Amino acid sequence: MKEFIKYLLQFGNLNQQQIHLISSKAAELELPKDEYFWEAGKMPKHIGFLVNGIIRVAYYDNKGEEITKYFFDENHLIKDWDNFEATFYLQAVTDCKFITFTRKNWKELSDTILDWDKMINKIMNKHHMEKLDKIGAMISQDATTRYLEFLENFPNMANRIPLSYIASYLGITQSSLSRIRKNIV
Amino acid sequence: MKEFIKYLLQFGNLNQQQIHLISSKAAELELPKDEYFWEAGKMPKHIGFLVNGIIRVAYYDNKGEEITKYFFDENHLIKDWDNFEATFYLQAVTDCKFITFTRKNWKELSDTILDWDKMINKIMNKHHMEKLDKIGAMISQDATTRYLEFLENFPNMANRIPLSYIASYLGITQSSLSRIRKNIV
DNA sequence: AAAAACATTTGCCATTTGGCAAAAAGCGAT
DNA sequence: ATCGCTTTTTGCCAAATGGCAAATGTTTTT
Repeated sequence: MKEFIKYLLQFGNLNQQQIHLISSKAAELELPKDEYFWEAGKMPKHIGFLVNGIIRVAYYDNKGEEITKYFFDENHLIKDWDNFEATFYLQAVTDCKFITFTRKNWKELSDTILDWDKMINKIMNKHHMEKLDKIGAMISQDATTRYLEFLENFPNMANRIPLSYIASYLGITQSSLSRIRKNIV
Repeated sequence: MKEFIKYLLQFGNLNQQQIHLISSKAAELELPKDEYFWEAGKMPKHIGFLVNGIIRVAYYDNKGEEITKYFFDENHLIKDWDNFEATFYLQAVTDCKFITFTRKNWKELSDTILDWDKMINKIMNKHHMEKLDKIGAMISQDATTRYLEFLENFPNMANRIPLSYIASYLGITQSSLSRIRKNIV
């Protein structure tokens, strides 16, 4: 819980009472490897702060191929934009630990804490920018460069994520990534 | 100006007085082809609503290559997230017409109109989602598919944008795009 | 320990895309 | 119509990546 508060304080101020309120609304969740935090087609039940582990965002394209869009790692707020059904799913790549909030509790925080929405918006915008930067930079680069950038963008994650997911994120085949790795070392 | 109001009303309600206030703060700007709306390294001077024409977002990568990241077309709000220097530039691909607001005037709207920030946030989020969808889908697809998707995502723009910009957006060479076009027809 | 299931690497060859330069086409000014 | 300039198309060949299947390595189950 401490981590989450510390994280929030980067984006605005909170007094002791507010911190207490936030803590009282939170719950802990342990999500074992391969299980889903959100599922496509269902309304995300809770909002979560990832304390530990790696989550991947993925979906099936029109050819039925599973595509990994993105990875989240430690200390990351996972929240949808509006109250929409998810069009993709969030799956634990490793065992994960979350701080979660029900929609109802989240709403109460938003109604009670004056700058809550503003803080959350700041966070979401920051995330969006980062995502766009990472993904946008991949286009117009060859596979090797993309992989090297992946290593920079997601430090300490390469050895915790199966090759197949990384390949899918990079938009290349598993064999290609395997060869690229061989050439880099 | 009407277009902008109509656009805003999609994202919230405004009374007659508010509409009048917004209009009073706005200015018109005609930007000829090839000129810049924002320049990299400079603080964007104004916020703009693109009424007519096409704008491209571009930057130079570390090899000095010019990369086109995105295109904006008619009826699109162009606003930065925070008060940061732009890290890229916005250039008119065709002659453009804008409704613009100085930062000062924009701030006044934000301070005066109760739901202004909320509306603008909705708009920005929507744009961001669209951008992510379009760009994200490109990875993991071959050049031909990317071009076909470009045609869907940016209808009526293909013939108004030079091939070189489109190729750069798709992350392929001009010659490749030229060949792809030949094969499609 | 062996078997089964799964993940990664490798070989072989086909296809796609890039690099470079020249040719062709388009366009504006004269 | 012609010249000069820019954009787009082509040809040729090299390099990168994909597709498929077999081999190898790893992990889990029995």
